[in-house]
Amino acid sequence: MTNFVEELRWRGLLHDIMPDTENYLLENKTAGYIGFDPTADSLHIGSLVQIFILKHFQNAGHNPIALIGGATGMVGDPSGKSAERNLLDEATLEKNIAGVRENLERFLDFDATANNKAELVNNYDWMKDISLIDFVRDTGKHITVNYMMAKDSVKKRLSSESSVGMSFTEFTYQLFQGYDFYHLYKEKNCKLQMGGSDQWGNITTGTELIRRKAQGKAYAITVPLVTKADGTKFGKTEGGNVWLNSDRTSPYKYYQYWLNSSDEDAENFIKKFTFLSRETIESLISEHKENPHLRLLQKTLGEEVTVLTHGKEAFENALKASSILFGKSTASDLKSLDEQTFLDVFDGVPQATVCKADIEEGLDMIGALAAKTNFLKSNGDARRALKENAISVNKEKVKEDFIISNDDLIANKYVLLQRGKKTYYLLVVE
RNA sequence: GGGGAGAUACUCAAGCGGCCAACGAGGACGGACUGUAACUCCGUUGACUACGUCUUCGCAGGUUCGAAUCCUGCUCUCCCCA
Repeated sequence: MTNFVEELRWRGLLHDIMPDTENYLLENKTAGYIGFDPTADSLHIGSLVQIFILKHFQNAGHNPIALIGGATGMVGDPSGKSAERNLLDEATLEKNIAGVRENLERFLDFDATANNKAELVNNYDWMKDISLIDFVRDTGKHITVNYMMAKDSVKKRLSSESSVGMSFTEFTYQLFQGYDFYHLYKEKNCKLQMGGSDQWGNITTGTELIRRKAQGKAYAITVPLVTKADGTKFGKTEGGNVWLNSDRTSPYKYYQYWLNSSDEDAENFIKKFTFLSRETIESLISEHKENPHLRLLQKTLGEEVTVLTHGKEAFENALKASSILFGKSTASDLKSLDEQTFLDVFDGVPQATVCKADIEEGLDMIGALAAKTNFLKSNGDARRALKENAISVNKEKVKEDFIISNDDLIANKYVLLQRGKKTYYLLVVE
């Protein structure tokens, strides 16, 4: 049993901890759980800390349990929310649970032969059979409304600052979560619940329930909210959330998100989102400080997290894609790509179709940029861009008199147009 | 109800009869620099069959050789007094 709490501490992953937790975990192998909300069919990187905590827990020799809130997802957690939550219907929920399960399986070892294997549970499985009468008599009886009202998540919503009231459904939420903890305590000897710092109130309702109902002792650990130094929200880009599922956020974009971290954030993130040892990280940091322009931290961070999330192959493709988009690649590099990789790299790039005959006759640049494709908003705009030396065909700068011909086709059907460094357009020849 | 000010490009904001496709600032985009960053510097920012032509300054008319600019009506916004 290695020191799990110390591991979290130096990585900056410890926010709150119940007294005696550290000693208990050092001396006893136990099970601990974290809940995941199935609010979408994939988790995003906001949940990554929680996943890492579970993995650290497993690495320390304990049994991690990932709980999917199939039942609680139907109720809605009021923590950190200023308005009543939308409830999900059963079909959506089922789809979401499957997606979340897939995310978790990439990180945690659910292998049945390991003696501290990870386990996945869905609280719907035990919640669905409890009748209202049972719940009110056996669980509600142990917790006073006074106790529940004292929680921050509840107080905030009851205060005059909140413009919306809180429904009984949401008020009950903490009891549901508390019951989960009690259930796992009873059934799986689970003595620890972990979660984001906003979960402290819900977690302690659980330990309270265990104390009153089972005369037991249970522990709690919360992790801090991950923030960025510039104050913008972690895990958000212009395009929305950064998801763990490759259908929603391609491995390439995922890698790019981490790679673009600021120096300060990278130092923070590499502790939180990789399993590299303390020595390795410290030497990386000092190396980075000597040669910041090499961005060693960001590159290592990007590699580690992307490999963990999407696998080695996906990372290598993302790296290849990155060097093509940002490195000094040439037309022949582009032409060496197979069609699938090429399409992955330029996924989401605006496309337009031109007919084969146009290319065979030779397509002039005005036609390729505006007249036939509407990439730029007018022919004049196209002329300006050409005059500014801003246009490239297949990564090579071209002048106004350039004619696109058969020789410029990639995979026999694509031409890559580029305005400036970052704006790409894909010409599909049919 | 009475009086006054105003409406200009993505935004703010000049222009008040020809030199206006319209000063300037911000934004956006591009170029150089750079770490796929920040800063800085430079350029572009109505359209077209392009050293010329066409359409734009709230809307609709009018005066004039010529209107963003003057006149009339309309729509909207703001301010002051009741």
